[in-house]
Amino acid sequence: MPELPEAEIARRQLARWLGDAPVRRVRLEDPAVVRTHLSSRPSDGVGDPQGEVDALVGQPVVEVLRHGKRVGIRFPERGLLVHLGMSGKLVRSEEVPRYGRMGLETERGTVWLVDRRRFGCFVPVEPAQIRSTLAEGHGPDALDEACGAAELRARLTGRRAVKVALMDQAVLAGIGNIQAVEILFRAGIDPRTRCADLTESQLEALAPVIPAQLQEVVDAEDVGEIVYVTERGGENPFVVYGREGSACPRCGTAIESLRQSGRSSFFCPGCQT
DNA sequence: TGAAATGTTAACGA
DNA sequence: ATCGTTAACATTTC
Repeated sequence: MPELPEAEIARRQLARWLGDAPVRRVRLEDPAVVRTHLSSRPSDGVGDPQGEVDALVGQPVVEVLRHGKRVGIRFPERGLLVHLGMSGKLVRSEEVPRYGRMGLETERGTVWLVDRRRFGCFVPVEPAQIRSTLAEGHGPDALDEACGAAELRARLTGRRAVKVALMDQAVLAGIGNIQAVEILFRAGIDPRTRCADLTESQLEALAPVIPAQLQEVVDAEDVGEIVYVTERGGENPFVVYGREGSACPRCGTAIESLRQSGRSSFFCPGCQT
């Protein structure tokens, strides 16, 4: 479930938890987490993962950047990209957490990538490559470079469904399945609407909802531990996602679900048109 | 027990 | 060319 808000939280956590203390050691529990490029495949691991991450020892964090769902840590002489994949999150712990893949240890503590499904990764890069690699192949950041209605019109094109286009990182970077569902509900737009059929007023409704929704989730999550909706015991915090059959909070119609491009969508047939 | 889940991307069909 | 779908990746939960 990590989307832009979770990546932004990870960015802040790295900055807060590591500060400017030099890396003392890197605890590599799952060597396949170190990849040659941003990839969800553990088989894309580098040849000498421990050697790669050992190059970070002695280096303090200079800054932590984000574009879409990608995070980049700048050290003076190294760069380290981070992607949370489908189930990744950061945890601060001195013991190896369950599903802990790699820990960056400083005198201020150890930050772990905890990732049950192993799609998350670290990618060592040259520091000069951090910014370009973070944005490579991606559209503008959906939060920091929010588009107006006119730019959305230019980016949301063709016959594809608006929901599928919103999840395309090359269109806008950072929106995943859940946020696409929530954004379209807030904007009152049927997720099946073809991009070319979006009206001016729909685009004007959509444009401000995108950054507003993402910013609200960031604000809500920037406290304590992140609890993902898929984790046991967690209450579904979303308005329509995962709520098939419940009454729409806006008009009372039953929420419906459908599949688009292999992903589950939820929408209100009463007020998303 | 099998289906579904999250993100990404390659591969394929229309 | 472009669009949409499916499968694959790894693993767990319902």
